[in-house]
Amino acid sequence: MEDNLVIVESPAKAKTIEKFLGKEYLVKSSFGHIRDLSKKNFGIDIENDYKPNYEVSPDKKKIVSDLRKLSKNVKTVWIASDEDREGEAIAWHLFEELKLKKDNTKRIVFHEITKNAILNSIKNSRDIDINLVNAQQARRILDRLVGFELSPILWKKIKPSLSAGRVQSVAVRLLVEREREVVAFKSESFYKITAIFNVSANDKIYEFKADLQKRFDNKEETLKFLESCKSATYRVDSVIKKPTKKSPSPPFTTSTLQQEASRKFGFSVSQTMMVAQKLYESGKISYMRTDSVHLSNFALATAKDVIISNFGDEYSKTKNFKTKSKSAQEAHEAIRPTSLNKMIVMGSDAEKKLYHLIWKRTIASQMSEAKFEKTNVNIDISNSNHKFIAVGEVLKFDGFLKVYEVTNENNDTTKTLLPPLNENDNLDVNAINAVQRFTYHPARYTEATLVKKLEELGIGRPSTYAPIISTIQKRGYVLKENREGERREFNVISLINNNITDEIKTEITGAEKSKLFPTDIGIVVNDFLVEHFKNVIDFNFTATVEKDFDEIARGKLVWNKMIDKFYRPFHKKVETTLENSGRKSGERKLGVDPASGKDVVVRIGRYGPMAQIGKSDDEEKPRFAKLTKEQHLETITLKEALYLFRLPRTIGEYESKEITVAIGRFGPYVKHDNKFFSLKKGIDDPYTVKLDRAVEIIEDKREYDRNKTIKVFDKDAEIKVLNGRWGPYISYNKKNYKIPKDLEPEKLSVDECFEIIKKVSKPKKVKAKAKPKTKKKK
DNA sequence: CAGTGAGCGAGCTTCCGCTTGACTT
Repeated sequence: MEDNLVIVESPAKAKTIEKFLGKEYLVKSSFGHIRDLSKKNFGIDIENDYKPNYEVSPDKKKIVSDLRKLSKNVKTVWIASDEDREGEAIAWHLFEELKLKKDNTKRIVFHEITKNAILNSIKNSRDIDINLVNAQQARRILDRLVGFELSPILWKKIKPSLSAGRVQSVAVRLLVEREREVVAFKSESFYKITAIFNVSANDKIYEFKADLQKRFDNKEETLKFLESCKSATYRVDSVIKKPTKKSPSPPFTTSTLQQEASRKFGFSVSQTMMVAQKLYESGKISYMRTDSVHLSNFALATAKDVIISNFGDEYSKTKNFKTKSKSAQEAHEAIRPTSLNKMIVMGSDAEKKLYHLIWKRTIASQMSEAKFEKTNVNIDISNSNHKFIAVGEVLKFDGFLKVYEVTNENNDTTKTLLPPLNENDNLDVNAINAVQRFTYHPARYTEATLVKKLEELGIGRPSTYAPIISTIQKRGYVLKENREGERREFNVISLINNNITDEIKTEITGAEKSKLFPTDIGIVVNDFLVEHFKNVIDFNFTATVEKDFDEIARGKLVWNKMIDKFYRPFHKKVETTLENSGRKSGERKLGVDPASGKDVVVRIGRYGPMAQIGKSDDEEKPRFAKLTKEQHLETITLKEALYLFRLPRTIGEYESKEITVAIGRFGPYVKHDNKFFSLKKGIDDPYTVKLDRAVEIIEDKREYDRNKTIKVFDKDAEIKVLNGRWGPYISYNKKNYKIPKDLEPEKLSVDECFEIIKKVSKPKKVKAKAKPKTKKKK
């Protein structure tokens, strides 16, 4: 029997710590929070000073009862949850729920999983910090009040099942506002002038490029300038050399890891987290949900060894970074390999890639700066006040760049090696090119850049970045999409051999890959919230309440007073909004339908954005059509909307039955003899598809169904042997049963099928009893 | 899996932050 029980948050952490502590310590995990506010009545007694009503979460019941039993049999319980607000609350919930005693319960904290750090923490145990716990309770209760009061307003005023919250609603707002900037952006063109010069030195001729300082707004000015260049001479006015340096970035936090994995590998935020979780569970990296850039002394020392032995003394520069972000709670280390001398690990491709990236970033952070020599050359034009400027950059010492390439975001300027140039050198011009360029709208967010922005605003935590991105997509506020670019013409004017040429070229512009686009619902919900709850949707709301939470943590502010101060005016606003505000559907009148003379409007309907001809109180029923994925309430035109009403369309007859085409809940389809056949995505267009193609689709589906059916029985039509994605199975009363591998599906009899159904369904029922709460599906 | 958008009404949806399993019809 062990004397000591240590409780940490993560099972992987428990395993590691157990090794350090030896036999008299039993180390267990709480798997995060063990209880939460009840869902009934908000889980908050608002009349009674906001007294919270906590319930053990269903999936934590067993963990809690196991821990309770273990805690009864040991001398001392050490609660080692993280040293931050949430961790302190977990400690307190454990203390309460396990019914621990004050005299044999000790609270310990450590920031790094090293033997020294843990032994040290045991020597320096303390009590649970109730002020910090109260700060967490205030955070939790505020989020519940905001989320559970705002969401129902949306159900009533816009659409059921929608949601709003302190974090997600701001994320959506960022996307909506950015999208509006993009749509409103008016691109302007200008001419960028680049000269290619020749200079002779050491009996050789060198070629180099220089950009004109001035950009011309229009073609006339550009032509005028090029014309003047015909008679111009060029002379080096000044050569200025100066040393520059580039420093390595700090080691990874959750958000910077997500950004780099997105940029370098195209990983989604959740993909990065899943791979990192695998690496963490197999002990290859430190904890992956962290906002800290701190490295343990152990890590610093190993990094130094690795760098010196692989690259030499001059590459090592040991330093510990300080976390800039104000919201950081510093409970963990930065994300780093557990063994820095392992450059690569075994595992899936994604695991190998991500690990190596983490290794490189950690090692690079402990390496010296890269040194450059930068050269600026000003070139005079004999008959003009404008100047050409050539910029050269020579790497003098690679430093950290030896392991970590920095992806350059604006490779606009051509930084290269320049030939030897001296003041007053005369230059021959080879060519001068004027290329028409266009100003570009602000970039749409990717998952990773949205996380970066949220982190800057102090909104969300490392453990929630991935779930936030998934929530706003699940609610239908946001779509992650690719957009094809458009062809655009641009003008290139060149001066070569004193001869001006003028040509038009084309390029693809505006293509987007994996960008976040707000949907119509997202826009309507956002506008509603901004109109009525500006303070909660404010980008600084979180920062403001965080200040209060800090005051509570320092014992300077009473938590339920703080909540009350927020809640009173907030709740009043909720009530007046419920009472006074009308339904919001984003309705927009586009014009009049020439055929019927009735109004054409677009709005959000029960099933999403739609167009409508006529009103519901008209004698004739209004006509409805669903907007396509590419169409938006704010931008759709009357012509585009009318086009939608060309469906449903009758395109002919087959087997003496009508064939019609329309768009339904699951996309475009062909209907024949009361059966539905989906059109092929990206191939068939419901507005143009012809009869022979429709027949082909129908025949294809029939062929597919024939192959799907292996066997049917006369005895019982309900029972079928079918071929599915995972091999042959039996379908009976709309339920499916797998056929054991050793049986031949073609030879099964009805009785044998029932045999299988009995066998396969039995163990499931046993499981169902052990787990009485199965998920309800609509 | 399937085309809806009128209306009634019951019953449900929802927050943020901490952690990992489930289980492949």
